[in-house]
Amino acid sequence: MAASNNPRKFSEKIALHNQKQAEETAAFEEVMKDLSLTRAHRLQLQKTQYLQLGQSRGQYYGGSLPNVNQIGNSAMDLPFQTPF
Amino acid sequence: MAASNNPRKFSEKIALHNQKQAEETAAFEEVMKDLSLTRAHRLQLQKTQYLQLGQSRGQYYGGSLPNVNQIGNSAMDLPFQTPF
Amino acid sequence: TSQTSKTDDPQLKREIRLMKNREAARECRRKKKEYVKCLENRVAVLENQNKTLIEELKTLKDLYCHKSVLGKDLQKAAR
Amino acid sequence: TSQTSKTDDPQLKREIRLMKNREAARECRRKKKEYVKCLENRVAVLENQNKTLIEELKTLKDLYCHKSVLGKDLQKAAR
DNA sequence: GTCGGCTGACGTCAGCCTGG
DNA sequence: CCAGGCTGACGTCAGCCGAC
Repeated sequence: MAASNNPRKFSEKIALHNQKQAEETAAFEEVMKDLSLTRAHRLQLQKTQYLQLGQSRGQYYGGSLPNVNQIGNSAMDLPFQTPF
Repeated sequence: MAASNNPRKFSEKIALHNQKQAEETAAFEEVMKDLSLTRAHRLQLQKTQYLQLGQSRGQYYGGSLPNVNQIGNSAMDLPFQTPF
Repeated sequence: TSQTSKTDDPQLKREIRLMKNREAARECRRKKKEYVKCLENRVAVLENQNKTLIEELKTLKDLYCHKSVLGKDLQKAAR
Repeated sequence: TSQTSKTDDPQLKREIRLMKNREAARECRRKKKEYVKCLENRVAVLENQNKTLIEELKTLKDLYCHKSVLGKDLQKAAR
């Protein structure tokens, strides 16, 4: 009965819960780390975009100016709009 | 002592846990509902894009063909690439 | 005179007190058992929600990182 | 002759058994208390993780829905 | 099969806390 | 203040289950 999902001894119950908690905490921190990297990368690219904005204005030469309201909106070029 | 965060009576502990669980379940289902709507909307727009692909080909008349590899990729026009 | 109107008998008072504490102890053990089951059930619920939220976060992250998510979307829309 | 080599005395055997069960009961109550505390701590941890995951999901969903997230990003990057 | 380790449930004592 | 309600901790009995 040692490998049962609901052991009888309290020691085994504690061990099972500690094991599950360790696994879940690992998965949680993994996802949070990835999200942190995504955020950092997004921020860096936003800054890059912002700093290169003065130089990239050449592509609008002879045309209309870019919509300044969309600057700073990180999802302005998404293929479809889903404003839920 | 009724409004304490760690009551002495078991009844109050059970009531507190049931209350917290109800609130957290409500917030959880709220987020999941929103994600379901986002998914559905995304799917609908993907299908619409796919069905209108034959008609919209006219905009490429006399030019190069659209990149077929990007069809079905729902995030193909994101402003920045973060392939983590 | 000896007034036995209520419970002036010390032995009777003790028996009554023991009896009440006996029943109280039974109810207390019952409530404690129910509380532990409540905790275990709450852990299970939070566990499932945690798993679901992590999976959903992975999906959204992968979606944002240009990974095709059409398969999962169609799979989830099929049911 | 009366052989009292080990524990043939019934009273002594009983006392020994009661003594062992006494200590076992103490240890059992200790472990049970530790188990309940383990459950409560696990509930608290899962609670915080779920809250964080839900907040993160809301942020990603709002980001995907064209809502400006620059403020939160800068706020989170500042600390 | 029996025997010993753990645990469920009981009754009792001691102590905390609140209502009266 | 203190009588009473709940609970923590104890020792005991009964029962389960694995090891011998």
